[in-house]
Amino acid sequence: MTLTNNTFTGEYAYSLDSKGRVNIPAKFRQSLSDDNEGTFVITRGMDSCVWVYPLIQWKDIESNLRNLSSLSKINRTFVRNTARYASPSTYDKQGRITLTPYLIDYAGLDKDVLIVGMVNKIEIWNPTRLDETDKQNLEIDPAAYDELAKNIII
Amino acid sequence: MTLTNNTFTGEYAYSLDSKGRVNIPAKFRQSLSDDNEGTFVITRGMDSCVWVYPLIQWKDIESNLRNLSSLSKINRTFVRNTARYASPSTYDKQGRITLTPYLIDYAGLDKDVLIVGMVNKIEIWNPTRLDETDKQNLEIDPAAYDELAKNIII
DNA sequence: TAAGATTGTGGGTAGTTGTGGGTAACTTCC
DNA sequence: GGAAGTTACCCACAACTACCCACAATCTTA
Repeated sequence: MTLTNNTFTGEYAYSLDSKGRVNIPAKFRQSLSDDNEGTFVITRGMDSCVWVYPLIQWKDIESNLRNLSSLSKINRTFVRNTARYASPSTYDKQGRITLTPYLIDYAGLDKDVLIVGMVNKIEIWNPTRLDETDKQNLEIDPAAYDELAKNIII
Repeated sequence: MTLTNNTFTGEYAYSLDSKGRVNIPAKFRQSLSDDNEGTFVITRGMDSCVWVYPLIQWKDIESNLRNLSSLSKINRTFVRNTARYASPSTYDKQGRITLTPYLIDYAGLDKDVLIVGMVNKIEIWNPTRLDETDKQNLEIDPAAYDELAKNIII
């Protein structure tokens, strides 16, 4: 059973092979709508991880970027940093995508990786780094966190 | 007789089998509206238990998460912590859902489990842990109860 | 109260999924 | 143009999962 199309939840311990391939969990692939043509866009995450978007979701982001005026310096920087590391990757018959050497290095990926569903995208983590990030996030502003939690009834 | 749709009350002693399956009480299943497609979303509870949401209830949460921009660190953390442990589970012909190894471990579940109706969701407990939690909660701040009393008429 | 239906629990099996490696096509660089 | 390295596609296999059937205990109904 999958949730809504192009929606990802759950955490999976998978492995990155010597050719730089990672499996996309079957549940995630089943959730992909056909217009994605089995393709994801992989890019640099804002934390120390790889972000994986369904193709059509990425196209959406692209069109938003297009609307940012390059007159503003912050816009130029933002667009550049977002577009720069993005590349499409179609999964093979076994359901694996191939990561770029840059992204593997950036996220510090080794053999064991953690794949995390983030609703509209997927994150690929080195498990150790995710642990560290979790610990740092404990120091996050609790008031702001509570504010979020207040508006989303769980 | 069931109450309103997608509403759960009562406590049941059931068992978790060697394949990680637990039965959802028939009364709870009967209360599920058809648009849930016989599916629950299981996730990590805030106490030491498993939370089980009807699919449509979860979709609501999910659409809120979708609207949080990942530019903000606090949003990323919130989405990750919420989505990470959640996975859909459709019950089989016998009315059982399958729990993930992570959740079984997190809630410390063994063969005997307690299933508790929590109105809009269901909790699955190790009976011993629920006892312990209850005892701790006896020491709850009476002022907090007074605060609650302002918001709910019982 | 007795027959029938429903419910909770256990286990078998066929199909799916994750992972490793092989090979041919393609690209790059001397 | 040819060698070396890289990429894309294919096959194989072990582990796991979803689905099915069976049965005993409980509840319902006449």
